[in-house]
Amino acid sequence: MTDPAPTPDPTPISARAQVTAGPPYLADLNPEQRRAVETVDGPVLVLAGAGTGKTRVLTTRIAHILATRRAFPGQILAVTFTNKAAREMKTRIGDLVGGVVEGMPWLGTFHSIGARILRRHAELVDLKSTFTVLDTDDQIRLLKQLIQADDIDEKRWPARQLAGFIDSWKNRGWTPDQVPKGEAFAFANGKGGELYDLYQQRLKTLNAVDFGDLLLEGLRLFRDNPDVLADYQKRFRYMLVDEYQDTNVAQYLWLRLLAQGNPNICCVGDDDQSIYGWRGAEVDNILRFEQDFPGAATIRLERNYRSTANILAAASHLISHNEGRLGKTLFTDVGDEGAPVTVQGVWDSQEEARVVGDDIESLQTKGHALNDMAILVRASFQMREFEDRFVTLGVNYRVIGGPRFYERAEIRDALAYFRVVAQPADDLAFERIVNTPRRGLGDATLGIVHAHARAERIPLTEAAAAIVQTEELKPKPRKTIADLLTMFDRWRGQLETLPHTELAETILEESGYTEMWQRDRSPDAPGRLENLKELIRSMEEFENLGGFLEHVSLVMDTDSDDASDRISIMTLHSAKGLEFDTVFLPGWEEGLFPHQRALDESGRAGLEEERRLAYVGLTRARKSAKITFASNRRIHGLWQSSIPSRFVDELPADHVDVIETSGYGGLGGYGASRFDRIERTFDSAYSTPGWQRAQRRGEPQATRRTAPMIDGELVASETDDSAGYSLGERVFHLKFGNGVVESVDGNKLTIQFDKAGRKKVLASFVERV
DNA sequence: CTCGGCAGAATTTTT
DNA sequence: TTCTGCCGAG
Repeated sequence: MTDPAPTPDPTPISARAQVTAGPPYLADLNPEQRRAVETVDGPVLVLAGAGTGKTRVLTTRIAHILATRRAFPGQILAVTFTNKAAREMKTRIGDLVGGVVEGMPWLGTFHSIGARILRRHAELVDLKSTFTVLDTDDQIRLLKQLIQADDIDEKRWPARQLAGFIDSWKNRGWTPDQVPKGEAFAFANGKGGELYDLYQQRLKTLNAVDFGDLLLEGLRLFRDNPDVLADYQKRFRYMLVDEYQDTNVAQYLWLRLLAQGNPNICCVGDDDQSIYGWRGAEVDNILRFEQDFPGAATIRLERNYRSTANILAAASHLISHNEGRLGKTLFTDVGDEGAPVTVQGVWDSQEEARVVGDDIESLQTKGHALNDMAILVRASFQMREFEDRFVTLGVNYRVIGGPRFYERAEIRDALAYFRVVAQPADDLAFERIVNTPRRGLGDATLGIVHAHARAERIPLTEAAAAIVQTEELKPKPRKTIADLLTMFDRWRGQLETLPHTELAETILEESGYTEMWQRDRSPDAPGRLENLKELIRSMEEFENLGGFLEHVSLVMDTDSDDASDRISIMTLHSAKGLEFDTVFLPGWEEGLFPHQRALDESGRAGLEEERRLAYVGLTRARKSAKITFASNRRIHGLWQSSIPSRFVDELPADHVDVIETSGYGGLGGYGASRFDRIERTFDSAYSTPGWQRAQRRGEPQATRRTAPMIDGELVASETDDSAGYSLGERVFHLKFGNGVVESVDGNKLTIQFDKAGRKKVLASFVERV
């Protein structure tokens, strides 16, 4: 970047020193961070490794733009992926600038900013500005209707799958007419494309959009209305994008259109932390940045402020097994290299939970807070075992992720009532509550209303209103519907007169919804009533019902401000962006992590994404990371034996400790007793394609592998593990019983068990009969 | 219209 | 194994 021609500086030397030192908010930045903040003009890509102060750079950069008066708050576009990230940025900018940032109206998630723009120009994309944002559930229900109407076998072609296709098309920026033939054919023998088109039409009549539309329709808006686009291009003098590696094609196109106005776009991301490929994220966006934005400056942030040297070394070495990276190497100056990453093999998932539980208790007695620890699992089914164990031990825990507040049935019902009041054309909401609580309005009655609505192309509420004027319905349902409509009319009339929280309460009371749960004798009914109260309480911070509904559809996260000391349990995906002193990483087994499905469906790309997930997991740890793997795990109710994850092999031996577990009765297992690392003699032979192929095929002549290896070195070696077993030999396994050895591959045996079928097990877990 | 039984699936998740 | 969603009977 070239500086403007220097002008003579009249400031006295003494003061100039301060000028070079810069404003106070720049003072604590390291040189790279500072460059990332100060390179404000032109495209900039900041490759920010885990724990290198990414958010800090982003927020300071905004503060810098404001402080140097390059732009007003309203001229900066700053997009994030999650509401949490947006919120954090807001508060941190506030801290930097001092006081509240009055209006950074364009700091938010892609979706909320997309919605904001769409509402302003709704009529240009055939919508009214009151449009509803449908969530996945509504989306699927709508698609189901379309599939049924088209006489397609729902069993073979589930709505859920179509929703997936449509989502991915939207992620790629395709409107119905842009979907390639081959793609459209993937669903229901070619019906996919039509259904997408039909779906979009239905959305328009419902005055609704789905999440994908918030961007795709925005894209269409910009393309079809150059004046509107030009307006925003002019408005946004500086653009900042967080987590750029997670952007999909639609988001990329959207950004690129806006950036055509001026090139002051700064994208921050880390290709090594791209873990959302399965939902449309394109790592390519970040890899291609320099081509996309000519003259881009690339700045690497590699100085890590979070983790110990051991943890960084383990993570870096692991991720170096990926190809096609932009390449970063994290380092730290902190002298103390900390404890090595530990790897421990256990018998089964229960023992895994036990071992982790014991660790936690001993850390606790040493004064560590539970809040500083987390368990990061690959799949949520793994959580249960830990929860069970913690309940028995009396360890407080919290599960992060999982079913969210706004996804609960009672909340969705209540919201559906509000939606019908605020937006009469919202058929999906109407259908949801028309017979909740039970009013005796079933398919028969609804069918008639539906038919009329379809024939006249009007919303259900309108159709219902017309029908009650006729003799078409039997007296009873006719009166019920009439009464319901009267109630809705009354509530709509109160929109202006009653405060929205009171109106909400009134609606739930008068509709009989609250009563329905009061009468319910099931154990969770009181909790549901409590949730409804909470819902009303949370409405208070909004100005009106519309504002609240927008919040609910776009800001589906509820931050529980729970201050108590608890260990967190969550998936690796939801751990991104967080950090803990101690991180437990259970379930590092082939098939689970890397997940078999990722390998089957996405091959090498899938494996690399899994590896990045492992990298994300490790880099969450500040002081200590503890990996475990189990030899047996129950999946879908069946016991499966498993072998350690290849990621264990990919850790650098020098920074890892293998922990021995005593006590599976003489069955030498992983980590049992043998700590000695055998001198590496085969060196990189284990990572060659040939070896890997051999491993896959189980070729017997492949280098015999007798114990888990870390980075090609044998650890915990039970050198004799497989030595004695030969084909056809009868063996006994604690969990699977008796069986016959079918093949031998290093320490892995394939055994045909008499009862349990064919399994791959470790030689150390079987005995000769 | 409602309830019970059975088949089939069961990563990752934000908005 | 456990949950969900669909279909048939009452």
